[in-house]
Amino acid sequence: MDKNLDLIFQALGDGNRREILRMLLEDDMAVTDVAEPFEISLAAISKHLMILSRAGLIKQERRGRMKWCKLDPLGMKIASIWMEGFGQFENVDLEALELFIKTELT
Amino acid sequence: MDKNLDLIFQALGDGNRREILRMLLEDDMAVTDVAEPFEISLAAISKHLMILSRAGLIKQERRGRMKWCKLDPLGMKIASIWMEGFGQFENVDLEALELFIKTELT
DNA sequence: ATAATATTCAACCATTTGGTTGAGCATTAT
DNA sequence: ATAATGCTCAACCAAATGGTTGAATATTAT
Repeated sequence: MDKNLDLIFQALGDGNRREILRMLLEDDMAVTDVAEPFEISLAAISKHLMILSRAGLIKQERRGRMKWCKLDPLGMKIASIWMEGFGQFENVDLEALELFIKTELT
Repeated sequence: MDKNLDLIFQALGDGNRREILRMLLEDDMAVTDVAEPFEISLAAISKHLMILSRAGLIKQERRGRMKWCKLDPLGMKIASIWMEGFGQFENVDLEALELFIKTELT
């Protein structure tokens, strides 16, 4: 479980990988499409996706010759559970949080 | 701000550093005391503390010949704010959270 | 059958990381 | 004044990281 946290936080510690996650938030994508906005090689992106995958931050599913990438909430959840122990809420903007919940619960 | 996230997540991506944070959750400590339960050198611990400090996860204050280390909530907060965008709340117990906020806002 | 597309593999490279040791500085105790 | 304590610095090392390129594999299109 501790090794998981290593993999998760290390994976999150790279701007390109965080950007990939942000992109996948909008939609599932094939590897080539993930790579498109970046200036680094496709092989490099492929490696980043492997790292995200092993951290439990994304899932990859091969369909035909494409490999679809989608967010996997598990990794982020494990990380945030660990972080909860550090007073995540004690200094949070409670008004903003309340507003969020009201709008979110409709 | 994005560089901050690099520093924070990279800092969290090491088990020894997370253990240091866990220790500081219980009490502020001097560098030597932080190092005591670990098997690595004092210099190594000193480096880890520097990394945590630059990530905004701890603060260090020199008093006499000791340097006191305490948690700094800022780094963790920045990280959790970034993570909020990834559905951190979508599986959370919203009722419990709402109750928490009501009681907390008095 | 051949060519194009989608992705990974393998070998390589420079830089960073996490560790070591020994010396160096302040500060406090004797 | 001298010694001990608390911590950092500097130089070094092995391993990991993030990138490259070129070849390999598998699938789909012509």
